[in-house]
Amino acid sequence: MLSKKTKYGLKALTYLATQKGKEPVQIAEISRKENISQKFLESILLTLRKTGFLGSKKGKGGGYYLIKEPSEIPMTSVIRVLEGPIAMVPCVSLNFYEKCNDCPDEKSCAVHKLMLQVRDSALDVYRKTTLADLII
Amino acid sequence: MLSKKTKYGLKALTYLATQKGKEPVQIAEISRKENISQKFLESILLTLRKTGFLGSKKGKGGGYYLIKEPSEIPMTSVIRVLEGPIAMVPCVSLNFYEKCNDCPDEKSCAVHKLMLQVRDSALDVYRKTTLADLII
DNA sequence: GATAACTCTATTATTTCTATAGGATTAATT
DNA sequence: AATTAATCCTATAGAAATAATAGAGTTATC
Repeated sequence: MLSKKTKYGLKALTYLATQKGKEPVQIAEISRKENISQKFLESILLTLRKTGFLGSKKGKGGGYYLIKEPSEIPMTSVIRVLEGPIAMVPCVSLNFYEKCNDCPDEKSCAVHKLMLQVRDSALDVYRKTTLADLII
Repeated sequence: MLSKKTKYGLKALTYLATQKGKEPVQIAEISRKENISQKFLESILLTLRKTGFLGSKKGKGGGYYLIKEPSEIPMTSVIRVLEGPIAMVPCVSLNFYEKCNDCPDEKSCAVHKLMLQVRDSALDVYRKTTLADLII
């Protein structure tokens, strides 16, 4: 299941991408328009700023804005920051690899074999999709 | 993330699929060979029996066995029984559809659009893979 | 009748996710 | 300088899902 964090983060990013200028947009506005708890959204936007997707301006008239062009923001990086690994098991993860402690040999593991294919298929989608592609 | 239930279930199914005959295999044996807590495995195998994947024989010399040929067991049905929906959000699920309450219109939802593609790509993999393909 | 196996329900433990609280900091406006 | 409007940050509570355990019950074989 996709976490609410990722879902809300994607919605917020898309909302910012639809804004014409680079004027800061307030959390309250995004929260209202996208039906997201403001406090929760606050922490998500903070994460997105710290990981280089968003810029922010403090004080009156402040808010958040996209740093890059939507077409320069691939889903692979958004998902990895918000959701974590794209793979469904750590032993097939490219960026979050971990060995299974219950499995003596990955090469002969059925779960490994299946999940490798599932990861690759998801990766295909995320790699070819940017934030620009999500705007409708 | 794939739940341990699904992971263990897949391993158990694969183990049974590698057994030559249709002789019942005891929980204890699968548990030992695949490093799975026996009690936890017990409940998983019970689920797989109730959903028509396994047969069981009680009493001495009893155990679990596959009812169908491994090549007749598609991953779509295994995953749906053990893990639940293949989709990452209910609003793009074929078998477990639910409307999002925070989203007024699916057609204009970025998350919906992206997750539809991810679901389809995973579905491709699961549909073309049977238990027989997991045996190495 | 003894033993070995599955069956079933209930419960606990653990983890993760979601959301909230509350104050600190910053910047624009008056 | 004071006020106001906004982000920043840490901590933590609450809820839900997952994982695992316990223990008694049932069935079949020998």
